[in-house]
Amino acid sequence: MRDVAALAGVSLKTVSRVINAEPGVSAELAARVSSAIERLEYRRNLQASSLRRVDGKSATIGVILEDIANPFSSTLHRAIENVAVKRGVLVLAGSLEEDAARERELVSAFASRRVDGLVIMPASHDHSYLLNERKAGTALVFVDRPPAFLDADTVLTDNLGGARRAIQHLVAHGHQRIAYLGDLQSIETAALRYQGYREELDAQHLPLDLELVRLDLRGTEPAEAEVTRLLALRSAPTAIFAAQNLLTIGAFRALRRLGLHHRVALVGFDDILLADMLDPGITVIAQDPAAMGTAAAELLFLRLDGDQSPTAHRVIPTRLIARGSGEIGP
Amino acid sequence: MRDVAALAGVSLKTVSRVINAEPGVSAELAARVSSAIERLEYRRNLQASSLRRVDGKSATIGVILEDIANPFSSTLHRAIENVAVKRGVLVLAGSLEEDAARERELVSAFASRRVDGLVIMPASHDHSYLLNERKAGTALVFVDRPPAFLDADTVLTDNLGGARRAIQHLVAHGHQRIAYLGDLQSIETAALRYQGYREELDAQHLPLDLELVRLDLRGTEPAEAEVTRLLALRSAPTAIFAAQNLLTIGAFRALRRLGLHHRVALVGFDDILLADMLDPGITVIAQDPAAMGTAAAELLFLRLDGDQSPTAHRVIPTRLIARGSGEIGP
DNA sequence: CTCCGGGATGACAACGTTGTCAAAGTAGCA
DNA sequence: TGCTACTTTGACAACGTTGTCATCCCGGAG
Repeated sequence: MRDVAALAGVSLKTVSRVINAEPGVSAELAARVSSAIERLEYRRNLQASSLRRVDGKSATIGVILEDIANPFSSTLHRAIENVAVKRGVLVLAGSLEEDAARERELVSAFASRRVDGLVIMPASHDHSYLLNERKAGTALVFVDRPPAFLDADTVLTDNLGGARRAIQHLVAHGHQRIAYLGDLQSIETAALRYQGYREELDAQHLPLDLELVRLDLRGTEPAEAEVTRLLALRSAPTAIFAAQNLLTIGAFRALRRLGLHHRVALVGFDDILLADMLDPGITVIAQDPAAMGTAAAELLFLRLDGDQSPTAHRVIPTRLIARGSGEIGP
Repeated sequence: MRDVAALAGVSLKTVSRVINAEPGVSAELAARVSSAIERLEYRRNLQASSLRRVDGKSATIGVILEDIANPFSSTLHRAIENVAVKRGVLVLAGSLEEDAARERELVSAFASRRVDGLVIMPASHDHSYLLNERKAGTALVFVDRPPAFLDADTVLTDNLGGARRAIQHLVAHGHQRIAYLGDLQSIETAALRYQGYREELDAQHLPLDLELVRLDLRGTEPAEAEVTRLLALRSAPTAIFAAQNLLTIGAFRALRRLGLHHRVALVGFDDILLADMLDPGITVIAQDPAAMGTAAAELLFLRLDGDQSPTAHRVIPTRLIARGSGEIGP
């Protein structure tokens, strides 16, 4: 910047004014400064800039996701980026892999870099530690899972309603013995889906048979093994509700291996790429990660723009996509 | 930091020394400072820190990808993050969607934030503008596609070899009329795969029939339409090589719709999730985006550690995964 | 002609941190 | 005891930028 000022024959402050498009600079000087900037390929140092600025904004936000490589997280990430781009804001991202300690590390690392806001898909179960960040002016939005011991803007999928919808659908096709496959109960979303399963069974006056319930499954292989076991039962289920992505794939693998994929119904929670090309196509309760990301980013920027209203809690609806596997009768 | 110094009853510099683990601080003072830091929940301002530091490192790198939501890009992103985490480095990411102007904008935005290094999957065809960044000390690594008019570290897939391997495989299964589906020829990787197709046909003493070649296809739908047309030809192909992810899916859809999925062979470039569960399973030339990301990050950090050796050009091999669709005879 | 108001411009301090260097204190040795 | 060598500590400037305020200049009014 010194060089630019020297080349244009003006003071540092005038260059600063031109860069920030402040009023009160004559057209002639502004032009001279601009051409000097171009000549020297000068690029302002945003770090120094935000250090001195009153608002201290860094035009950067942080996003903490379960795993930036999984389709759900990365679609959400992309939607946030799309909103941020329009404001010239850049996005820092990190994966936490269901690790509460890593969550705190990432928050700390982001805070050191003075991000303006954070979008968090939390793994921990106590977010009171974030109070300081908020006091320091960092905007906070939670996605996919709610915060604990902290009141903050939140964007969630309608897990309970989606799960109920799945069971309704299966019951409507005549099923009475519906198995449930669930992820770790410690994950809020998993617990809610299980709750939806039980509530809807109850609403349909069907008994809850714990023999058909398999919780705390991680990944395709345990799911595949459990489904194999379920179908060997004397009173085997006629339908399966897999409450997570990978569990759906595991269940499908098991059905295929046993040659039962046209006999036993399957509905999954969360959509799967290419699910329509399988035989049968997999019926799912689709989430809308893009809508979640967009909503989260919009809430965040509202706060950054000074919105002081009470915390918002958005629920993004799910959508049932019938492709065949869920429409098999008992 | 002032508050910490006051509470511990020491000077600013001593606090700085403790934070940076510089030697020459008595154990007693260090303990007092540490406890003050804890008490006040102090967090150093990395922006101010890197402003003053001699090396000016921000412990942040930038990653510019085609689309952070697509599986290839996001797997690569994640691999880079994994390497960065170990060094306490955070990752900024942006998508460019095949837009050369956006590429320059992103580079500029990253440069303003003084990232230490950049990993770029380029869309533009002239990277001489990056010379200034390099002169300013920013490390550069290109992934998936090589730079133009600039010499820099590069990590590429063996596109040519992979394409040749696909054709070899089909020829070995008796095919002589092999169609080619390709993405935009302006994309370096697409051009190389097409070159591989032609080279291997030549090596196998098979004629290049341009009627069987469809270039510049974007996405599943054009691919599906073109395959439908190809199979209606009087001398229709007995096998198809789809040189990109979405084109493979489009081709598969067409084959399924025409009921030819067990008659016409298909090999795709780049793996597809759930490809093994389809009927038939899709044979692919798999890339290894995780290995590419890891290699790119390692090269980047080598440069940041001061490595001055000549630019490195890594080629990540592909792997043929036979699942059925590529093993159908003519 | 003098005075006032307002716009353009620049000098200087400040943001939060680290590099430099000097001062103070301690131990060892003649 | 007096000197050196070393360790510990702190005062101060500097990083690149922007906020504050003073100065300068010009035109218009009295």
